[in-house]
Amino acid sequence: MSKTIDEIARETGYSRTTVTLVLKGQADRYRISGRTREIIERYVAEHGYVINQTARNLKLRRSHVIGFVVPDLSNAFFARLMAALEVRCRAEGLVLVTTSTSEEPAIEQRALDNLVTRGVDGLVIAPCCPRGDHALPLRKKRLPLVLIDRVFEGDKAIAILSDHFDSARTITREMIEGGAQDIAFLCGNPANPSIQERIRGFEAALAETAGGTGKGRVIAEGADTIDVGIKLVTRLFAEEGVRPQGILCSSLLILKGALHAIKSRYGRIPAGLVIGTFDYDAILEVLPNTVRAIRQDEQQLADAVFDCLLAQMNGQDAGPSRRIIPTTMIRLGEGALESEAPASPAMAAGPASVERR
Amino acid sequence: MSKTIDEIARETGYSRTTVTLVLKGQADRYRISGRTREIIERYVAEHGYVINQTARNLKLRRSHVIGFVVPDLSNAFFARLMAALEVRCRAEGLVLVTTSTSEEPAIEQRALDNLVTRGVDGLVIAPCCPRGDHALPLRKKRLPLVLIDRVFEGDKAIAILSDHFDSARTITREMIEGGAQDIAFLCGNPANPSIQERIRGFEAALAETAGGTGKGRVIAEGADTIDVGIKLVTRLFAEEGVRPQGILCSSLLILKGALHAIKSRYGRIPAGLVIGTFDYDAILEVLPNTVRAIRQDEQQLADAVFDCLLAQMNGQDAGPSRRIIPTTMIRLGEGALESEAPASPAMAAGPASVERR
DNA sequence: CTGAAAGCGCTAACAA
DNA sequence: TTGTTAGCGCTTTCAG
Repeated sequence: MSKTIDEIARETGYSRTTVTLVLKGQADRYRISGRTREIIERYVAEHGYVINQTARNLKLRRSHVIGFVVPDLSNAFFARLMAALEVRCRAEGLVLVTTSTSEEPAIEQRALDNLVTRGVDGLVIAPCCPRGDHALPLRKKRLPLVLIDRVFEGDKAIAILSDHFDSARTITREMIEGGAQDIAFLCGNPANPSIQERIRGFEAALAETAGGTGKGRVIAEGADTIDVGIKLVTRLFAEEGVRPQGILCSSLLILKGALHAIKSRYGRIPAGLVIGTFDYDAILEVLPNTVRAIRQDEQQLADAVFDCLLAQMNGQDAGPSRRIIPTTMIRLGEGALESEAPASPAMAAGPASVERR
Repeated sequence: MSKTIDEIARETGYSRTTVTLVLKGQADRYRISGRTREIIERYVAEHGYVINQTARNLKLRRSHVIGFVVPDLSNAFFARLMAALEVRCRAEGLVLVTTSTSEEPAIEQRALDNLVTRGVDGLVIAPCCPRGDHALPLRKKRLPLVLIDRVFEGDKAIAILSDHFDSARTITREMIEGGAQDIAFLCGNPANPSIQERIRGFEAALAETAGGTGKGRVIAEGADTIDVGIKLVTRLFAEEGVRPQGILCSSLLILKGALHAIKSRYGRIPAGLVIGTFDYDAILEVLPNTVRAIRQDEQQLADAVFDCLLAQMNGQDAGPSRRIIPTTMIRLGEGALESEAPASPAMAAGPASVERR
């Protein structure tokens, strides 16, 4: 157990102030005598001293802690976001405390309460539900707050978002141009407003296709998990009509589930299938297929979040209430896209009845 | 800004104790009069009260916080570990604070200092370097501590580890049985003691092969990143002699890099290549290859860590100083393994000079 | 150059 | 059934 300032003072015979001064390296500024200083330093070197931040925080009413609440840290997007935020925080002498809520409103609620009672200096939330009553204590405290990635209807707080609508529109368009005349958009977590934006973008792209050559359908349900991905493909197979030539997945997890299901059905992934997905992972490169992936710019998102937070903490203008960050399109299997689209559907028709145009 | 207990007491005309009692729901036990209670509750309902944990912690010398220090949270293994730990913590009324150190000893050091000065009640560390001097303050504080996943030579603290040696031996053996007579073990981060264990296991498996039919080489360097994976394959290609029939990768990142490099060399992943890797990701299933993956049991690891931590916090026996948790082998493309091994090397020889046995 | 004192918000005796 | 008191360890005036 290391000593407290009081103990050091008592045991060296100096006062609290003197000890504090040398401990803080301000001995010079206040011209503490070299001897005093040396005695204290020697004592500390021997017995050790670690500052008690709890006491300090209580006194200063500042914790130097930023709270970060995410729905799911095993989602690589949030993990990267966290990493980027942490770097910024560290540079500013702040500590980032992250909690993962498993997309559970109740847990989110408790996490927020917890952070607030611990006196965080700022809060960044990727919410899993609309903020209800628990917004009140935040408001009262005028706690710096920024929302990231998702914003539910009616929420007034400042939010930093990727351009979900436009990403979806662009990727859909590219898939169509690449020969996928019929695309199934497989969505987990349709309650998520960002997913809803993507669905709107998907539909916009279809509507814009000259002559309505692009066909599409949205299959959405449940959570954002591999199992749901499997289920969505099962539902797709159960549908009447032709198999789509492209699948667009709302996340990597959904994609993984979908590919799993497709492979166990066909024994392999049909080479002509055009694959689109939100979130990028390097392993996608091993697929022989044409792949388009939307990658969010976690670095820029984190920077924007942090700048905004810092501004609030310093009482400055925090900027507009919505800030949209562009995404990047990753293109794999480029060649496939440049050649003419295959005339036949990418997936052979299953046992279900088949129509051909 | 919500009220403090003192303010509530003053403004309702009751004392601190009375207010505290009703705030804690102990009104009944101490038989606070219904009227008193109602007045206070009404006041709180109107003005709000959130307990100041900082003050509480200072008084009680207990923070209900567990610190978790990891080298890299974007590594899914650590992310899952964190999630599992968090669940256990929450159930016990504890908060898990995680910091990611990017495998940097200096950052790890600071993170530890930070957590200690903030008065965490316990610490779990997946260290990126041997613990040096900074072990001292911990020791002095007798802070509950458990090491996870890695333990450097000479470290006396309690550690929970996966069975890295045995995993490596088993997976290597299976790869050999599956027809990969010549295996390259591509390793990132060879300074990591767990990786060293794996290398030992790999070599043990080779040595055990009847008649020394299994050949192998270890190519190791740098960090655990995709780029290093690419580099390792480049080094492999630069070597004289036959191409290996199997590659074993020390992590998913290395695998991703390796596959990327192989694909850009051959335009595809040779179907006969036997792939082994530590860490599992569902997307591996889409590979047509024979794949063996070692998956660590994050759940069990987290449970063991937490139990051990709790025991220490309660002053009980914390168990043995090393605890080994078994891993699971994931087998994909089983069929390929059952058929006879192809006679020719999986990868065609590159431009480099070629030997054949 | 050094010391004394007040107080951050809470808890936990102890009194009344 | 309610009130009083003494700190937890630190920072920050204000006085010597």
